[in-house]
Amino acid sequence: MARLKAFDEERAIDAAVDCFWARGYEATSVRDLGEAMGIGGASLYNAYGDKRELFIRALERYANRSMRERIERIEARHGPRQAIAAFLAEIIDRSVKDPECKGCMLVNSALDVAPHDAEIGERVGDYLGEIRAFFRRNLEAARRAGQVPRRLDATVVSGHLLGVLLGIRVLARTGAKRKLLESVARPTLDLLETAPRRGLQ
Amino acid sequence: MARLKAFDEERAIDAAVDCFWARGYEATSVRDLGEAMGIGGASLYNAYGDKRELFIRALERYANRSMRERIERIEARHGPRQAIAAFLAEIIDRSVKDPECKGCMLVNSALDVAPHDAEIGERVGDYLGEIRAFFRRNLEAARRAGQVPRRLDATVVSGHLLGVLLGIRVLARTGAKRKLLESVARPTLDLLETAPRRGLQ
DNA sequence: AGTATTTTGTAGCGCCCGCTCCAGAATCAT
DNA sequence: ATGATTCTGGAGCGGGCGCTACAAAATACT
Repeated sequence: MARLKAFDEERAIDAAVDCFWARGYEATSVRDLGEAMGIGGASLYNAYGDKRELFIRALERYANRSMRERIERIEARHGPRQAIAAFLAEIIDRSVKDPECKGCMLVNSALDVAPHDAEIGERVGDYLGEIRAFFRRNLEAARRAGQVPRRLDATVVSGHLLGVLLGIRVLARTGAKRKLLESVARPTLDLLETAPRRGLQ
Repeated sequence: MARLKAFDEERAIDAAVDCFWARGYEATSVRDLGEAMGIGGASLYNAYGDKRELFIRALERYANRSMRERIERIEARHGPRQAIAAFLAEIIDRSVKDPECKGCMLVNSALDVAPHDAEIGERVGDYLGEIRAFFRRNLEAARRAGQVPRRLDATVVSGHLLGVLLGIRVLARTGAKRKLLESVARPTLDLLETAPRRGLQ
């Protein structure tokens, strides 16, 4: 009954994610988006409303494809303690291998967009909360399984893990070397050793 | 031999710091800056060159007044182990008490400006390096003084402390509560306990 | 084929951006 | 006072911004 869209909406959203991820919200123009998504301005506004709504869609897409996918995949393949270690290891690995040093779109948004937009700020906060919940439930499971010290407080340590993750992401965006990123994570991972055996370092 | 400037350059720079700190580089317009600094556009360009140069001056000013001042003050008043704890405690305290949730200008810049401007990126990296150097030299001093476990590696742990600090700053900008920020720091501070006595939590 | 409906490219709206030009005001030395 | 020099406010430059109006193109129904 009407003309069909000439582009794949999901593919286009992925292109928008790449733009916003690399350059941030303000620095990405609607014309940049149109070019990367392979569509004209009119189609963009027709399909997504406006730039801000497109950004929200892109953020959601990023959360699904990058964060939630990773959480599900890792939880399916690893036990609770290993899941936490694998999560940090994968973040470091991807950070080091990204020549653009884009970091994490959620972290970038948290500093760039969220403070000036309450709704987006809330969404970003929720996404970060999901990451912390991942840490927390795996910490608790690991504790029950005796994989981590019994006196370890999952509330405290899940917050700590979230902070460490964000720190890694910030340093990654500054182009830090693998060695530094691993230094950030190392003492935290040691903390999860069942016994304070050989201890800290 | 000529007309005198009608404004205090340092006061004006402080106003510029406030603007860039709260809103970031892109989102701060030259007109915003002029208004906050109490000068017109022409004077701004006459005194500081252009917006980017003003930003670099503001960043330097922030580093001197906020970061270096804190490091010097804390190192003058505390022993090495306490200096590290005091540093983190002060960051958390200031973060919680800032109603604008501005976070740290260096961290904000690291994600916002640095990736797209090599020179500013290098400067930000240098500033972060100074913070890590603060952690490192106090860790080493604390180790010599027997205030921290002997097997603790200052290179690794200084990187870890930097990451934890950045994580706290990111969360602070998202408006996190004190309890969460303290959760991020707590396990790291426990790590510095001389003995793994009552241990982790 | 004809019609209704939606998408598409283009052209351009008003606005704010970083920045500059310029005439006048303010300060010095003479 | 006069002149040299610098600072200041305002007007405005070219340009890119987010966004929209509009007519042509493309589809699905009758």
